[in-house]
Amino acid sequence: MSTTSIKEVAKLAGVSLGTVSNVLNQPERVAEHTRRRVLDAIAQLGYVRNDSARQLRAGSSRQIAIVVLDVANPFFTDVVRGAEVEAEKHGVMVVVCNSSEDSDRERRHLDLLEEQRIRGLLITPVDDTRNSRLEQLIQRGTPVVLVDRGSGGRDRCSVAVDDVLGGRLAGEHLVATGHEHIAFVGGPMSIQQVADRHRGVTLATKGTARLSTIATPSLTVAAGRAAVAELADLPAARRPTALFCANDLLALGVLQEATKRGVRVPDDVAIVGYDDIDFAAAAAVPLSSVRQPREQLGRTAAQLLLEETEADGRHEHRHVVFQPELVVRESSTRT
Amino acid sequence: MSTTSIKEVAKLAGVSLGTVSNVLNQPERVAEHTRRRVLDAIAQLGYVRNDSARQLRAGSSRQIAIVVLDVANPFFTDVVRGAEVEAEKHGVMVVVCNSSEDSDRERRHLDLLEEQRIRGLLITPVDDTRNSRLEQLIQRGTPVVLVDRGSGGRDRCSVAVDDVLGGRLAGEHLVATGHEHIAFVGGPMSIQQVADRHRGVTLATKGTARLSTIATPSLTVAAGRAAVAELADLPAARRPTALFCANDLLALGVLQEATKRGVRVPDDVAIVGYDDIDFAAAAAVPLSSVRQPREQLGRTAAQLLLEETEADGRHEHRHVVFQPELVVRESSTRT
DNA sequence: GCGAGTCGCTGAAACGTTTCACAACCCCCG
DNA sequence: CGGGGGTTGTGAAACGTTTCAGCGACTCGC
Repeated sequence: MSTTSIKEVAKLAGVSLGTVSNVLNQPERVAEHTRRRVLDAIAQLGYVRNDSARQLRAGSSRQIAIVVLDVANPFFTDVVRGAEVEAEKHGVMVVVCNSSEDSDRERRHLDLLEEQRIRGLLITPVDDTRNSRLEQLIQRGTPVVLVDRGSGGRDRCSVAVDDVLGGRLAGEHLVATGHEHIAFVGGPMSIQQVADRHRGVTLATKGTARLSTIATPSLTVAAGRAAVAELADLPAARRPTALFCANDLLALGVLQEATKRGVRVPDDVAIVGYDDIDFAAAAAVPLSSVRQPREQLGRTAAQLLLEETEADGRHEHRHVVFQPELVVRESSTRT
Repeated sequence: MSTTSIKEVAKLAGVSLGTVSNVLNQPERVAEHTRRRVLDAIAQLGYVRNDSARQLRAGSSRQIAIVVLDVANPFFTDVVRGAEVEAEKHGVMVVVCNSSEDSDRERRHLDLLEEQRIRGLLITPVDDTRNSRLEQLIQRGTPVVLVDRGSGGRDRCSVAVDDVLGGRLAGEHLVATGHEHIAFVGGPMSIQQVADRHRGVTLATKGTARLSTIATPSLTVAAGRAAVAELADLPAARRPTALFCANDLLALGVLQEATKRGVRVPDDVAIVGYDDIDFAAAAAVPLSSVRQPREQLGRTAAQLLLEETEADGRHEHRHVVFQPELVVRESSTRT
């Protein structure tokens, strides 16, 4: 067992505890030859600093956490990567937690993270309304940045993409290409992004096209496939001619299942997704999608968070909103 | 700041430190009414246990780590999910670290994790040969399970898929469908899986087809696209008629770029990938691929690890090898 | 040659838990 | 009524670090 402590290093090097600590933390404060002796002792004993003890003394850890809705969603992995890039610059580690869109799991993660005195938190909350656990965390002093979620008030930063605009872009595009019955595929509505995208497409279709909604229990490929089954049950006349999916995984699932059932895309039904993940362009029918600056979202979020943790004095909470961009590909191009 | 400690809880509840600790850790040992008083005090003060102190005392943390080559690769996210499922059963948290196929980053992660006295480690090492940092970690007593990497000796467990067999399956399939010049696309060869898959296809083609190699610097979509550029420079006569890619991301990149350049798949060139990630089936041309039991890989790895950490006495290191399975789709079907 | 300043190092306190030996009390039995 | 045994609760030690006041020795300027 790696049970070597600073004390044994000190003994071997023939110096005091404090000196070893100084070698580790403020090397310039200790004389060259002493420092060398200590470093030799450290190497010889295979000493590894105990971070628990260090944290205990310091009061907070050197890690930040990011809690995402789904690790398997390329959108979030890109966000995570962005956050990592920024964190690395500041010498802090990122721990990735997966809520799986389950608020119980989310709460458990928050409990654990708070016990660890995590330095700060990036989170896309499962449920925005009355997330009292998160409020508690903030109130007790943990800096939090909301990711991909605009509002949230004065006591925290946030980064987001204008999802209402994204929904509108998709909707306007579909209306412009002549669709008169559009369906929004997505859910649950308790996820703010889903609600916003829905609101966007609602605005775009108001007075120009009929809009129906196919609710899904989650934003996954499997949920997309299931949604098509629901659609297929409708009489042909009541079927929408275009589908706007709340994210790309859903859209890819829809596309797969539709193709399997012999429904032609975009001729029988047009599809627009959301996120523009790398796989969207490589799909069986290249997918139109609303693009978000994924990595930048993560980078900016981490930046805001680290800025807050490093500002001893007053920190001005900010809300950064990025603009989405519609990428039209074959899946929504009328032939 | 959340500076409430057990001491203040004790004072408010009118009991001693030890009693509060007992309420937290062995509630059955303290009388009903005392317990209630303590719990009330905890709630009233918003007390949150300080994990650093707890760990310091205990000597090791309640987290296990998984270090993967690429968080953005769906293969690994599935492995991670498997590990999480298993970890959750045992009440331990999984922290996900991303080496990005960079051994420096990997080493830094290992340094940090060892400082945190992580309870155990799941890792797919960047570089198998002489990974002395990892050896050191094991030798000092951190339980390690190698993921997707078969060998590794007697002092650790491992889970893996037989990559040589996987490569052979792909090779035999391409030979059987009449290809006489096959190229292996992948790299770097220092990654054991890549070398093994290459060895497998070498075995399968020995004496029956010509095999060339297109080396890539990494296993990403971008690297796949770049590989096609290299191919296109060859005179037509020297171009392979089939490509076996070391993973699906690579294959999807190859497919995208080939399509863009007007190369027809599978007519002009057949493609077989590896991993069978969800997106493989949804690609522009559905991708043939060698399937691995991804989630089970993660679950089993975590199982072995937790078994080792919980076995106070002797633990028998085991090496679990799964069999891969070839899934033939359109990308390698001669018409 | 003396005070002031600097440099390098020491030793103890403090961080918040868990653990453990032991004390106080009660109950029941002989 | 004495003592064994169980149940509750106590208080101090220990985990490994960082920090900080302070101490000795040396240098410099006057």
